[in-house]
Amino acid sequence: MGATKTEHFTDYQNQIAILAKALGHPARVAIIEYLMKVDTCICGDIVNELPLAQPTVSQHLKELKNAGLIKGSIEGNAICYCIDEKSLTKLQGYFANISDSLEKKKNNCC
Amino acid sequence: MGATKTEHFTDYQNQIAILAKALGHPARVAIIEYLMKVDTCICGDIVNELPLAQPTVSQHLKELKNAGLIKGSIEGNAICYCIDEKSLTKLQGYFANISDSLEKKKNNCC
DNA sequence: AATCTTTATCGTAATATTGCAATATAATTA
DNA sequence: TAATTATATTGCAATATTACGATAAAGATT
Repeated sequence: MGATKTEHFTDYQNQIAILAKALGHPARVAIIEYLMKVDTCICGDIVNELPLAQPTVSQHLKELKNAGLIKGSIEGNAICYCIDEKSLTKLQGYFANISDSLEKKKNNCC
Repeated sequence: MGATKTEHFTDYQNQIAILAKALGHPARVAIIEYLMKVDTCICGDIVNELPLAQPTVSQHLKELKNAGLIKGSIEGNAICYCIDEKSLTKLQGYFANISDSLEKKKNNCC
């Protein structure tokens, strides 16, 4: 016990959960917001932007990358990270749908 | 060490992270989707809908409630859970903003 | 080639999450 | 009021996450 029972849920549910989980830490939210702020993706200074040690930031970047929220490409001896549009579009669509449905229902509830 | 360094991030970043984290498990995504599916919030059968034991479901419901994604009101000896619109609207707005910004930038990146 | 810069990985400690059996609580019904 | 029904809490084992120092890897600079 202790591990998530992934196999009992739909692919879609798991995908949303993976994306949401990746954003389930303020440091990772901050990373996404920083990547939004800087137009280009000439990065490398993400570590300086965050109040965390370099290995910790590296680990958070890895998690965002594994979830598909960002992508990184090698740029000399640095690495250039940027947002992966597809995943954020997916989340946007998911919550837009829910909001739409809630509005239609007029929240006839509680 | 081991605990999240919440205090180093903004309130908004923490709020988004808390909401996202709550959705960071497929069971909790499934619960939200079930609450969307059934119009009313006369619940009590959430446990039967999920492939998890009753205490586990109860725990997931508690986490969704703590994050502010659902609310529960006592209805006889059962408890009536339903979606808390405010939090989902917040998430919807957050991702809509990001998507808008990404589109404006035309993703000049990588 | 030696050094610097940048990022990743390893190892490890602290803490959190997941899941469930057993049990408790509280309203309902018989 | 005793049994039933619905949900919560407790306690615990298994696993995952968070954070960071130390170190490795790999391209850039001198």
